[in-house]
This record gives sequence, structure tokens and C-alpha cells, in this order.
Amino acid sequence: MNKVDADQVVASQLRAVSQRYTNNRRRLVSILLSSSKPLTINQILEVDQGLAQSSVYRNLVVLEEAGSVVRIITNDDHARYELAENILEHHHHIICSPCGEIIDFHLADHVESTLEVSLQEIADQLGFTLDNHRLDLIGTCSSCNSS
Amino acid sequence: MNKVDADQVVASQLRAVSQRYTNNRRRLVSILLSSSKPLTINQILEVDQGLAQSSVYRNLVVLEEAGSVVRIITNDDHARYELAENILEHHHHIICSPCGEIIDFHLADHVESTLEVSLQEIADQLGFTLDNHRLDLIGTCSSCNSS
DNA sequence: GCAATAATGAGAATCATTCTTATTATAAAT
DNA sequence: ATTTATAATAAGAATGATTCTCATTATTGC
Repeated sequence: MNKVDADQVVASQLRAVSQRYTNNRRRLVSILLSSSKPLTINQILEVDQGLAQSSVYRNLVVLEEAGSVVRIITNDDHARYELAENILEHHHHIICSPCGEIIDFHLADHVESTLEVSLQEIADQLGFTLDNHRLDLIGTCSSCNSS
Repeated sequence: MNKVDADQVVASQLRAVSQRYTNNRRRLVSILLSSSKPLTINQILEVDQGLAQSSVYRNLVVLEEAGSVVRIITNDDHARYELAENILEHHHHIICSPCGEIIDFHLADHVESTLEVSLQEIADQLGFTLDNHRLDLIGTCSSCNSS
């Protein structure tokens, strides 16, 4: 999605939870939009050194509550953030366990839809209401493999 | 897997990393084996009040390094632990986001194998070596739904 | 048995994240 | 436009799960 469209989606999502689309929040969305992968707080602070750490934390919480941002937790003690799937598209993650790096990928359509049918059945059986699913591949990236 | 077999697997995994299968570690394995779901540190300490918190943390790290235990991180600030898949069987998790509760489930065999083929292809394309995959369903359990 | 080495546990230290609060910016109404 | 009310900001303090330290205790090999 391009910047203008993304801004419109975020603006309306924020409005829906009575939050403003302030300058700081625009900067966050812009940073996440131009990244092809989920970023840690520290990575965000490196990209835009004018941002205050506490504001970044708070605003990412607000954006998450609005449904514009998703927080991804891996095993390496630093949460990572990316734009939600109504902005980026549904996708999954492949995670390098040595270095913590994450890359987005898409599943072939027929695999994705087969999977979704199965998952819905399972949720029904267990009495769960389903919000979404996460599929993560855990492995080692080529650069960690060669070092 | 029954207790005797699980003990044997863990014993040999610990031996392989030059660690002892001590009494405290046996108690942890036993607790995890008799639980049908991943447990937090606090839940473990409630079940066996004789264990020291610091030892539980340390021993779970040792067991994780040995490949006997897996640490699961959700969004609720408490890691959960369960036995690895060579002891329990490959499975996935359905997570209740309001209360953090996790339940194990299995995918139908044909769905699981279709998925695995696709995932391997993707990892190959991206130059990753694949260790395993995680599939989590995020939703709301029936008891959270009714309250 | 006796070193030598590893495990234990109590409490201190760490560090990502959240909270507090005074200040600043924004929006609504007149 | 100015005022007023409300929300956002940012610096630093507080929180809390996890990790580290180290003196003590247990275990292994000789």
C-alpha cells in the first residue's frame, strides 16, 4: 500500500478509537511503511533520532490498539513492530534464531486457504473465537550459516 | 510419551551437552509431562513449592539448551514452557489473548504435510536452513467470551 | 575418602517496558 | 482569533520478569 492510502487507513483507525493522528504517529507509520521487515524500538530510534523513546513506546501502543500496528515477539527480548495486515497484506515470518532477523513471506494461495479452513474448524471445536493466526518459520539465514 | 521414556530422552539430551539429570531437573520434566499445556514459571512454582525460583529459571535454560524444553512467548509478559516435540509430538497452539491461556492442538495430517512442503520451498528460496515452524491461533476462549 | 567440579538457592543486578508528571500542542466553542 | 478544555509529548522514575553472583551443598572421578 502506498503512503497516502496507508495514512488514510491509519487516520480512520485512530479516529475510530478517538485518537489523533499526530506528527509523531505519522513519523512512526512512515518508518514502518518504508521498512520491509518488522523493526525493534531501537531500530526505530536509530532511523529517526528526533523521537523520544517513551513517546515511541506509547504511540506504538496506541497504534496497536487502533489496529494499525502489530507487535511481534520472538525469543530475543526485543519486541518488533510492523504495520497491520489491512495495510501490508496477510503474510508470515521467517525468523533467523541466531541473529533475530525477520523476513516477511507469503504462502501460496491454495495452501493458505486450505490452512484457514482447518484452523477455523479447530477453533470451533475448542470454543474459541478466532482473530487471526501466526505462522513463523524458525531457522538460520544464509549469512549466519556462512559465518 | 510416558514418564520412563521421556526421562530417557531427556537424560540422553542432557548428556549430549554435558549436563547432569539432577533431581531438580527431573522434577521439572515431571511437572511439564503431567501438564497438558505450557506452564509459566509461577505455575510451576505453585505446583512444586519446594523449588527455588532462581533454580527453575536456570534449569529451564539448561533444558532448553539441551533441546528438551521449549519456551513459548506470547504477549502477556510471562514466558511459558513445555516439553519439546521429540517428547510430546509435533503440535500447535491456540492462544487466548485476553487471559494468555494456551491449548495444544494438532493439524490434520494432510494439511500438516502440504504445509511442510510449502514451507521448505520458501526456506530454500530465501536461503534459510529450517529448524521448525510455529503455528499459533490467536483468539478468545469460551470462558473469556462469556465474561 | 578426597579433591575437583557442577548444581543449588538467596538475593542483587539488569534491562525492556510502563508509568508519572510537568510542559506543550491541538481542537472546539464562543 | 482568543480562550478553554483536553490530549500528546518527553524526561526520568518505577516496575517486574529474567539473569547474574557467590557462598554453600551435592556429585563425580580417582
